[in-house]
Amino acid sequence: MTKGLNTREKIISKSAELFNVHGYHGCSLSDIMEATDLKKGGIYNHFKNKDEIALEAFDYSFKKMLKQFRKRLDYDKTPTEKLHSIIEVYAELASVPGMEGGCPIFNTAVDASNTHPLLKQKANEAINSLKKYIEIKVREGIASGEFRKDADQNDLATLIIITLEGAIIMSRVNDKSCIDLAVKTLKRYLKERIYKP
Amino acid sequence: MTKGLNTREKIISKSAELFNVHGYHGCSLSDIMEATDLKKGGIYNHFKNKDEIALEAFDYSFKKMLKQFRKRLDYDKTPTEKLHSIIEVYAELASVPGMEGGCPIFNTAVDASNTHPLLKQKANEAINSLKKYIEIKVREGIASGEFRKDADQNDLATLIIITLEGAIIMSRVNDKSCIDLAVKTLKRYLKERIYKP
DNA sequence: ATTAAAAAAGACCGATCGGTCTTAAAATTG
DNA sequence: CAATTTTAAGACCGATCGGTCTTTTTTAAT
Repeated sequence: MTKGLNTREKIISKSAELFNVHGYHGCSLSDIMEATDLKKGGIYNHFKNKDEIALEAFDYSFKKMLKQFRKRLDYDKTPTEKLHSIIEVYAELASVPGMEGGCPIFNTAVDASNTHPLLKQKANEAINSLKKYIEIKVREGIASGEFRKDADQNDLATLIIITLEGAIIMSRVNDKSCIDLAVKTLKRYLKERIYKP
Repeated sequence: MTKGLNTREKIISKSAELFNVHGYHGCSLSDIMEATDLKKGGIYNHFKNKDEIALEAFDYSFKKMLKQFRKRLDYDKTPTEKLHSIIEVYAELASVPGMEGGCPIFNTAVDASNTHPLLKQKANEAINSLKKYIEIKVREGIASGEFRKDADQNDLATLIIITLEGAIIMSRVNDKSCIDLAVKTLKRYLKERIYKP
């Protein structure tokens, strides 16, 4: 029982890495077998098919992503600090061990949105969760008096996500400086349009 | 000879659509055969393998993308109009017939950057071309006196690309309103930091 | 109309795909 | 320690993958 659980977790975490780098179609069961040091029997003892692995791997990756945010934001006291941390954690996402492919949500959005309705739905829900997570921090800032009353939560959350996601993907083929630019621009946006003058 | 050329073009354009929606690994030769109404023989008479098709399909998609920009910018007179057009054409990219998957550069960046070095290189070159294309328009605006002398060409070009690309990908799984937000934000950026006060 | 050349068909190939099933090893239970 | 159950191995399966090759059809040239 104990061994089985560990093995299951190993399959999910290793698969999550593989899927995030190579995509669902670009990663075969042989790849998963090699990464986990298991043969077919060891894998299909825990999962009924590749789809099930992919779905659970996505959940794992997204939880891991949220964990990165929480871990960092725990040290922050003010809403201003928290927003800065969100931007910085996002910018360093692809440097987190096991997240080498960048953001699993957007990778999935590109890789599976037209072939895998369940994964597409999961990606959609993940984006909405992430948006809500950011929006709450904005609301806290408004409530505390640090942010302007008219600061638009939805706009800011969306803008943080699309700007950094665009930069992360661009950095996959181009140089990494675009991520720094995204961070710089978003922080200026906060200063000019969110924080109280 | 005439027929052969048409067939070749058909293979490239249909494959380009397929690759842009399903990715390199998510699209098989059977898919290409079905889309082109050809059998193996008809396809391999023109290409030596799937890779060659993918490479030429990427070039085709990128040229088509550039054509969209040129077509629209031909009607513009001032650098200000041209920058607005760049943003708007970008925002409507995924509505262009045959470009349903969104931007072929970023799709390729996600799909093939870790499996297909030649495609990765092509994606990199395409981004740099696109960046240069935008930077030139900024320089023209500075030269004409419409834009501030200190307007940073590289920053603006990069920002336009990452913001809209992020929005396009997010719109694949989430709702489309993020594209409008990207457009609105970029136009405000132009007004506040590029145009002369 | 005949011939030569180009294009497309489609049978065929080995490799690999995701997935099943029987068997052996390992861990848990009493 | 013995019995049972869980876990993993690995042989096996049909389907499909990308790719080759011979044959037929279509087109162009004379």
